[in-house]
Amino acid sequence: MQEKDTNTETLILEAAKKVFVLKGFDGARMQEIADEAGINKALLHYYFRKKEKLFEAVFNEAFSKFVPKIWKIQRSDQTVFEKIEEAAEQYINLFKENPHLPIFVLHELSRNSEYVVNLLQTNGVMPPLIVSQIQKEIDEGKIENMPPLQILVNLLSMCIFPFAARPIILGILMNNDVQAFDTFIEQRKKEIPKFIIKAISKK
Amino acid sequence: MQEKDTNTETLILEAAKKVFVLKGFDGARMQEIADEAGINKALLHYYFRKKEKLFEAVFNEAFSKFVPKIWKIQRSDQTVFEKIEEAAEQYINLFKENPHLPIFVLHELSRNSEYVVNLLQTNGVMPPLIVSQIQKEIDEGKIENMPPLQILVNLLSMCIFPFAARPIILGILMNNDVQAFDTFIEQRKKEIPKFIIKAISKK
DNA sequence: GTCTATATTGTGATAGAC
DNA sequence: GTCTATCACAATATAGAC
Repeated sequence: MQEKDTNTETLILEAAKKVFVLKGFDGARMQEIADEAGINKALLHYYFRKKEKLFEAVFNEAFSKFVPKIWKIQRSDQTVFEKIEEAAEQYINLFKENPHLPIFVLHELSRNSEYVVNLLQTNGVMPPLIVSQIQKEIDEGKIENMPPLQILVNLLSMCIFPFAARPIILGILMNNDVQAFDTFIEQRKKEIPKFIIKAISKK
Repeated sequence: MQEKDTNTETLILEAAKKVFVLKGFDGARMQEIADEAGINKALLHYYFRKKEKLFEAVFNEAFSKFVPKIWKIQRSDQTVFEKIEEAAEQYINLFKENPHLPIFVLHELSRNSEYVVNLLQTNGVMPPLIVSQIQKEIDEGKIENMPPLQILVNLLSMCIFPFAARPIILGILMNNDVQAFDTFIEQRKKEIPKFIIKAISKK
């Protein structure tokens, strides 16, 4: 109930985020955003000149919440195994709070791939250090010899995909039992690291 | 160059598929589909009454190409290990030919989740037999004891996600080197089964 | 800053000639 | 079946009062 929380610009951004993330840019309606914010369309254009501008504000925030958090993995004095455990936990927690974020970001990026390059630079996203750390531990004989990038993408895949595919998994595998899905996701916090670590450990 | 290949309805469906898959339902324009097919908008409405009808035709085909193929894994006299190897190869080949299919299907499903249920029934998709087969091999002591569903979702994640996340992977990890991405994907045909089999094998 | 009313454009859909 | 022309409405955007 602070002033900052109820000023109009914040209200609009919150409403826009909700609608854009759910419907995508093309599916979102300015009217719906206005309704969601409890104001009228004209005000949207007063604060943000165009739909594109409003979208960019939302997307940039979503993107900078999504991608960099995924890239910047914790303290660098941890081993690869420890980082994998912590990453899985962190990512799944993030997506539990924002279950529609993955499909939103992925869809909008596929709609405008070149846009990515700008955003990456703006948000200072760079190739993750974990790749070279994995390579180092391979060289030291601590990890099975396999391409580090494959390992990283496997980790990201297993953490993110289930949220993007939620309707299918829920519909086909779980007879629309939402509780079952939540349990399944919670279980993955431990299962994913266990799975990966077993796969990359030396026999 | 057969008659069937150049009749108008087929032309329209091919054009619509191209546009819908790339832009999504909301982003697709009837005008663009008409242009792509080399005809005019009126003809679209002559063959398919509404945009929705045209979309359904396209989506049903995409969905019935996508999901059931993923569910119906090969000959049932194979072991789980063999099936995993064959599945990874088949899925990745499918997505290499239709790289935008995953994000298209996932996005449209998130836009209209309940629609899934109908399609599943129409296309006769059911919980995959592999789940019970995995459980059986666990009971027989051939596979590490872990939830079969987690294994299945891991397989699907690793095969599908890289295509959905192509812009990010390409932009961040590969400096937009398309060749590198293709090599990476090709590599996964062997790496994914190796990874999974190691993870689920008894020590 | 916020509203109502309105302009402007985009887009799905139809009418009707050929 | 295929086209041109046009309608009808939805959606973004702006004007102008308060």
